Amino acid sequence: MSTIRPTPGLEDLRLYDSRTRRVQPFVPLAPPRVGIYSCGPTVYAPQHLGNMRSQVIPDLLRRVITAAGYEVTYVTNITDVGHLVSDADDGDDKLERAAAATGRSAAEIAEHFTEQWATDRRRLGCQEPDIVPRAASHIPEQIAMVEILQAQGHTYVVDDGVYFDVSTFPRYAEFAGLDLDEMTTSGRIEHIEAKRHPADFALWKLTPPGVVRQQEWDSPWGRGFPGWHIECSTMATKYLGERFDIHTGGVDHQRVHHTNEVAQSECVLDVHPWVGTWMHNEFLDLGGAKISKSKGDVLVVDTIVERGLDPLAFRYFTFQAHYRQQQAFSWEAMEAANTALRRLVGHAAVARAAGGMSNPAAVDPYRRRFWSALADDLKAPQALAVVWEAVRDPGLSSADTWAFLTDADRALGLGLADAVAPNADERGSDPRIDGLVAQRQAARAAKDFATSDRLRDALSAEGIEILDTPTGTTWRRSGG
RNA sequence: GGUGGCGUGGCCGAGUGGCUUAGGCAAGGGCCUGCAAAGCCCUGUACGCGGGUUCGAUUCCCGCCGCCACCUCCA
Repeated sequence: MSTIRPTPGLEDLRLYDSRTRRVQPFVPLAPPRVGIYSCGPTVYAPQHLGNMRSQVIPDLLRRVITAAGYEVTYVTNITDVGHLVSDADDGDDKLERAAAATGRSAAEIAEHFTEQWATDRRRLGCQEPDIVPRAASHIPEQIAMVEILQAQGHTYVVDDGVYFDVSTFPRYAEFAGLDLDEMTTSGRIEHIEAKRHPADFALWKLTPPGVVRQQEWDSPWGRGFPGWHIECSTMATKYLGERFDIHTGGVDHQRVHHTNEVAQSECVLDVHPWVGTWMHNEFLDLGGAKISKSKGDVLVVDTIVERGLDPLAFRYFTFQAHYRQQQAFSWEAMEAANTALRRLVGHAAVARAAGGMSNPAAVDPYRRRFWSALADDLKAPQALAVVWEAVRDPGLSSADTWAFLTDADRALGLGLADAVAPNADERGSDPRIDGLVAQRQAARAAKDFATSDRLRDALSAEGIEILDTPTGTTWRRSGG
């Protein structure tokens, strides 16, 4: 299509598709438009750093596809109803349980954690989604989809609710390479007696007689709430159409949640590859940290801030490993990422301040290598390596470096394009500190080093770093 | 127990059958500095263990050890 104007290096974008299990050229269904649906948070608890990794990676994807010349519609849902504490269709709805435990309403809890999630996304440099649909706001649509499935003969009703009968969808096991026979013979305990097959899943859960839930709705089958999986099928279809280009999520969703989404959607819509490319990111390895979730000391973006680190350092940290590889979290590694990012921003600020015209002949090779790395299944680690190579290349002028970094930051989103020299603008300026720095300069000029060092130590104690350069002295706040 | 993945120099983490010592952080040395800080330059020949294939393996195959994920809540 002549309307597509890819950034050099991005002409040949290739992505790993979990469904076909191989890297393949990215071919949009209806260029220049590209639809991306990312499984969003279940808003009953704080989103920890592992959850946020699954936000940062699709954000990179979205930026790369945008840079490839496409018009992206990015949708990510909020699960505020229907997600049970067990994928075996047993147990409570997570929101209901959280409400019961805290005394707050399910709506309040959903609102609170949705806000936290949105705020943390921004702090991690993620662009705003185009649409953020909420499951509880799409009940009629979900009921309608279940009705179609029922009319098609894919369902059965038991006391507990309406279930999808996986035996009616021959391709069911294909998506994630499941072994359905093994599931029936496994030793796991079957919670829902009436389920005909362990893989059958709830489309609509009925509220038991005598029970009143905070979140429940009338339906053709009785009062209750939607199953977890149906929301994504419904909302993705509503906002992106019957087929769309990319669906993302954590690897844990592949076998159950996404398998079920595919089953429902392909039956109702009568399409086969419902989604062009499925992308599943591997987990952040938090060690034992995530286990302490119930204690409330789970690792979240605030934890990074409390440590005096830049939230964007977590973004940088994430880009140091490939998204399909587990990444080990440690504070040592986080601090290393923080330092690296701080220096990179420093380079950007210095390059920007120097001004001048860039030389395309010098910049283009780096640009091409940078974008080519990302075009190859989002190889962010290599892209970062190219960035450092460019930054340290004496053959690039400051203007060249600035031109390159601002371009690269379209994908990285690390704040390089906003980098400013220390105390060079109103944001970092502070008359009191400027005064102290000036006093120190005066003392130095008078060879009164005792005084100048005392002032430097005092500033250092409050986190102000003095920078003496050949052209004068500036300062900056170190850490957060 | 089953399935899949991983094990790279102090740490995180790329990559490849024999040119690339990826890159970042830390460490050591140097330049700069009144001394520092910041910045810059230089430095370490690593690829879990034991076999095998091969002219040659960190990269291919087998076994072992260890770790992780999923199968059971999790992005």
